[in-house]
Amino acid sequence: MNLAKPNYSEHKKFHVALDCIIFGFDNGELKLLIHKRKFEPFLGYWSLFGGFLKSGESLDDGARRILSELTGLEDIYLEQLFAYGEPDRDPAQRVISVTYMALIPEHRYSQEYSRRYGAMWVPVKELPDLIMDHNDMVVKGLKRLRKIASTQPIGFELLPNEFTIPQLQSLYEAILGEQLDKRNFRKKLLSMDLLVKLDEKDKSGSRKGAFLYKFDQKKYNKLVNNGFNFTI
Amino acid sequence: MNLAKPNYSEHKKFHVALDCIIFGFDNGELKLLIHKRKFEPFLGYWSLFGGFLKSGESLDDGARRILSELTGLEDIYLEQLFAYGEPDRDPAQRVISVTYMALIPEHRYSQEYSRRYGAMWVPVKELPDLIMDHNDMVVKGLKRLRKIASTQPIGFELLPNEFTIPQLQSLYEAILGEQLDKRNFRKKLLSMDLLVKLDEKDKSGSRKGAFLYKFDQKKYNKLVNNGFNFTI
DNA sequence: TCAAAAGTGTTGTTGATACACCCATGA
DNA sequence: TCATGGGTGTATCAACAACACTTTTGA
Repeated sequence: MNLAKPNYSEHKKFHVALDCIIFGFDNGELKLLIHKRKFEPFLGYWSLFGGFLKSGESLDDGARRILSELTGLEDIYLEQLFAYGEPDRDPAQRVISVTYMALIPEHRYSQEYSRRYGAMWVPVKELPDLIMDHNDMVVKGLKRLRKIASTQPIGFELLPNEFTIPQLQSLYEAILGEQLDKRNFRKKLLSMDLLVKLDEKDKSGSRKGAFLYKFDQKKYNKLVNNGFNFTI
Repeated sequence: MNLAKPNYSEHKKFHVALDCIIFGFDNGELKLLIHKRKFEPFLGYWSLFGGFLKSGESLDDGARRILSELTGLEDIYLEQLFAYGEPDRDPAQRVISVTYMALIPEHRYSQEYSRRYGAMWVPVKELPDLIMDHNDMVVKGLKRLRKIASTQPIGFELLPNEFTIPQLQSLYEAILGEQLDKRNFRKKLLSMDLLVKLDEKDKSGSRKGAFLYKFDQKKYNKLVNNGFNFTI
C-alpha cells in the first residue's frame, strides 16, 4: 500500500442517520415525542424521529430538516448530543446515528402532524420500549437535558412565550426530577433579572391567578458578555 | 416510493473518520499531540491523529485502535466528544468525523513512536494551524476538558501514578487557565479524602521536596455510589 | 366561607475566597 | 546563609437551604 497517497475509496462507507430526542412539557410532566416507525425493520414499532443524512447537507441541517418535515416547525432549539456506532445496532444494515436534542413547546405541535405521522407525546417516566438503542439515547439525552437546563436558560424553550413562575418551577421540577422550594426558586430566578413581569395574570392554574413573565433574551446576551453564568 | 419498505440502499453512504484530541501535561504546560499527515490531501501538514472507521468496529473501538496504533498505548482515557459533518469540511471527499478526547501521561509516550509518526507535543497555547476544521475541534475539546476536569477526577490521567500536590495544582492551573491559591487547593483536595499520602518525597521540584500521593480509585468509586460529587 | 394556589422574608449553615508566615534543604 | 519551593490556619463573605403564614378569588 502506498501510504503517501491512498485513495479514500479503499475505506468503507456507512449510512449516517440522525435521531431526534424531542422533549416537550405539559401538565406538569416532561414528555417525549415518539412515533410508529414507517419502514422495515421494526415497521410499526415506537421509535424516535429519525432519518438519513443526505449528500449536500451538514449534520445540523439534516436534523433540522427531519424535524421540520415531521413537525412542520422551524426555529426550534436543537443541539447535537452523541454519535452511536455499535456495528450491530441496526440489524438490517450498519448505520451510524447522531442524536440531537430538540425542545418543543407542546402547544406548537399540531394534531394534524401527530395524526399524519402516528406521533405521540409520552411522559418520560412512562417511556415504552423503543427500537434498537433508542432507549439508551433517551437516557443519555435526559442526562444532558438536566445538565444543560441547570446551566443555561433553555427551559424557556419548552414554555409559551409568556409563562408564570409556578409554571416555570414545575417545569424545572420535571426536568430535574426533584421538588424545589418555591420561595427560593422565585428569589433566585428574579434575582438574575432575566424575566420581565407583565401586567396580565394567567388564571388557568388557580383562582387567584399568577402573573405572566417573559424571558428577556437581549438582557441575557448582555449579561453573558459580562461573564454572567445562569444557574438553577 | 413505497414508504412501507424502503431499502436503505436508496440512501447515501459516507466515509466516517475518527479524530483524537490528545492532551498531555508536562513542564507546567497543557499540550496536544499532533503529527504531520501521511496522505493527501494536506500531506505533511499538522493534523490531529485520525483514521477511518472500519466495518466491524464500533466508534469507540475505532478510536481506541487508532490511538493504540499511533502511540502504542492501551488503557488510556478516551471519551467521545462531537461529530463534525459540514459537507465541504474535507475538500477531497465527504467525510463525517467523530472526535475523541484522550488523556496521556506524557512520559508514557515514547520517542520511538514520535519519530515513527512525525508526532510532536505542542503547548495548546501555541497551537499551529491544523488542517481542515481540526483547530475548531481542539477549541471545543479544550472547553470540554475544562468542564470535565472540574467535575470528575480525570486530572490524574495526565500525571504519573504518584504525584505531588504542587504538580496536581499546576496541572489544574494549566487546564483551567487560571492561578489557584495553594492553601485552598490543598485543603479542598485533601478534604475529599481521595488521595493516599506516601512516605516518599519527590525532590525534583524543590530542595525541600514534596510528598507523593496516589489517587484512590476504589475509594472514589465508593463515594460516587453514595452520591459524592467531585469538584475542583 | 372555604379550598386552592400565589405570593412573600428571615435565619442558620456551609462552602468559597482571601491572605502571610515558617520550614526544609542543597548549593 | 540564603534562595527556592513546600507546607500550614483563620476570618470574612456569599450562596444555599430550611421554614410558615397571608392574600386572592371563584365556586
